[in-house]
Amino acid sequence: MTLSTSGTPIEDDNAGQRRRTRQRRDVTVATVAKAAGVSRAAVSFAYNSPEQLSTETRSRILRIADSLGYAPDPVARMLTTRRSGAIGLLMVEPIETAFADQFMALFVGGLGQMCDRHGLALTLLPPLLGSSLAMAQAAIVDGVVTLGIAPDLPAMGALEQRHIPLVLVDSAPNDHWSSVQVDDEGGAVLAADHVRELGHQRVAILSFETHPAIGSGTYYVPAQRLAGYRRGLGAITPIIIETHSDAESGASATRRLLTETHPRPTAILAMSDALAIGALHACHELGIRVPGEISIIGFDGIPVTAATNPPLTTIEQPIAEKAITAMQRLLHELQDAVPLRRDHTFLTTRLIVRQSTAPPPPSD
Amino acid sequence: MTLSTSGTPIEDDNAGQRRRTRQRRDVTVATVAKAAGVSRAAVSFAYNSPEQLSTETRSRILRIADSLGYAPDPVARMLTTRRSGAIGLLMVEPIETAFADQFMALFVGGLGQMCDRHGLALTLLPPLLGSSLAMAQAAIVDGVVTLGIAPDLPAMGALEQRHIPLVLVDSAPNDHWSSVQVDDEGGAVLAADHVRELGHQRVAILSFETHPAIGSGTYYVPAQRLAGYRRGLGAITPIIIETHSDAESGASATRRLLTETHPRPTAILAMSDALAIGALHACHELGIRVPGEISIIGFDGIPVTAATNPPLTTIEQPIAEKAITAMQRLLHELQDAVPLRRDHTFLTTRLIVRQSTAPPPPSD
DNA sequence: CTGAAAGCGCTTACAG
DNA sequence: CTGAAAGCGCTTACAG
Repeated sequence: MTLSTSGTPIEDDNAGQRRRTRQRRDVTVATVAKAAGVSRAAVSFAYNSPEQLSTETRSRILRIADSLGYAPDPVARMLTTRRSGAIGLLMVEPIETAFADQFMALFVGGLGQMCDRHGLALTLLPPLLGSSLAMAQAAIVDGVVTLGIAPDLPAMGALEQRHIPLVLVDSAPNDHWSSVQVDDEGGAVLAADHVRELGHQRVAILSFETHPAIGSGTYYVPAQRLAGYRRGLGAITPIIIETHSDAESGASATRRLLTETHPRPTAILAMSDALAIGALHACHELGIRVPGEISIIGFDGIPVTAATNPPLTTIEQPIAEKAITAMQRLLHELQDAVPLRRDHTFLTTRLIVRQSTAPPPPSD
Repeated sequence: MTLSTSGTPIEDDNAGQRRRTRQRRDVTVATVAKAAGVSRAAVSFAYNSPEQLSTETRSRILRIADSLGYAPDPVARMLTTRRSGAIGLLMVEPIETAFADQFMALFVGGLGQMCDRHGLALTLLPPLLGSSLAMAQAAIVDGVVTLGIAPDLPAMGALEQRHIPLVLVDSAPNDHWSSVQVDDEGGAVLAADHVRELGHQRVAILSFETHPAIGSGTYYVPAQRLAGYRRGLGAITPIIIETHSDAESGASATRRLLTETHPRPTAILAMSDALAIGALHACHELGIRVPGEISIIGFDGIPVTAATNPPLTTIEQPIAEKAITAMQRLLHELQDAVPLRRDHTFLTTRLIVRQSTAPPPPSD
């Protein structure tokens, strides 16, 4: 069929070996049925309908199956049962960048706790070659938890068409799906109040991007937090600087902020702890003391904030609890075809005061 | 069939609604074929064999399919193509505990980078209700990367029987599968050398458990590190204390160590950064100065170690690179049915000296 | 319990 | 391009 790169025609006599398409299973129900001297149905019953078989026959079949190394093909099984045994996490970002923030590890940890308990696998569903729709169409999962997704994303329609139950986390609640979220606005108010009450007048907000590519996800959470910051700051007009969500980007945004703004802000409200840690790095580099010269407050309450230098004041949200609540909801919808009504859970946030915030320097 | 809990027999007239089994797809190849006035084969060709169709026919079919919200059922498709579009990560621990260490987030980030690039989903494969074998039999994946698995785990045999390509990370290399690992022993030698050269005489090792439940995973990596520590320490006999792998367990093990050992060790070799951070917490609590009274050195080089108080001296290993190398190997084996030979990649570690290590206090 | 069969929704030769 | 068909490996009524 094809020429070798050397130009010499080659007998392609081991083509079958090279490709692994059309690879058939060596041991199937038929193999086991024959070995056990029973019908194929009986083999299936041994796994799925124990009550149809005598205990002895069943255990004999299972024993023979085991000795042959047989287990039902999960794909074939799923074609009839319509169950894959996996839950999907639909995410807006690529896996790599998403896991750069410890938030993600904690969230996945929460989902995983429920998956472990119910014997489910967890499949990460990042955009497939940039397309969430493609991933939503190709994903082999029984249910999906979404994180920070715009409900009008085409992927959501695809999932709905496939009748895959869905629970939204960190999206604007709507009538279509159950959701779990946190009081992001209220948390941001707490952060801004804290800084204002300490006496700061010049405040900067380290913000996620609020003008993302169309259809690439919701920016509901950032918008909520921004609104909360503004409300809490009252008469103070903040400087807003936008950045990617990783600590490194947070650091370089902070560097810009601190070198180009005169007079310098005396407090930074960071939209995530990852950004706050980046800001901390930038201050260390520039020799600016925290909280002596500038106060920094984060958002999320990831564990590392307790161990940074100085320990970070932040707004804590129940990350794992969000995941667990969403999974409970999802498992529930997985059992009842048509849930009676949509359920919207709203969890609270709280301020944790540590050592990265203080009154502004006396000169101010 | 069943009685309600109240004891009243109930007409189960909406049972069909309650169960979601036997749910059929509403739009299939047949629907699209009819709508487009072509054969079912033509619809399939539009997706899989464009060269069989004229450009116009193909785009007409795809357009109609889109307007019907059709996409090929991934499960049915997989039954013939034998491809799922997902890579599995077989892990020994439950998801929750595994992701408590930032190591895991970085490793998954590396796998995810490759998955994103190749349009693959990533499925986490923790033990299914405690059984890795059950998970190995049920997983719907094209290939598997294992992390810290004993090669004689029954799950490995199941994967092999299913002809699922496999690459081992952090296992003892063997002839059966390709592997990627790091010079754990050499890294541990570096750590022990460092501490010995600073003049420490009383050294403790904060170790992972070395007697795990049978078949629950390999303890190859811990064994390698322990051997390295011993070699580097030379004539010094260490105190060894075993603990679970999370920071919290590391902290309580350290608390025990510091209160029950007299005289106290002046240096701690922690088998992971997570454990080292736990040890740091314990020292802070007990009012023991680091590195003034006790030196601590970690292992892994996760980013947070640069931001702790004090910044942690540690042995850095290329975590993401390990994942990426394993994925490259796996993708390669996914193309060639029988790889010509097994490939064993061996990556190096290096010492990063920061501020958590110093000479022992003068009294010693 | 058996045995023959239909069905899950695709893909893929095959003859035309 | 079509159309009829086989096949992927199961599960699940069905009559006996």
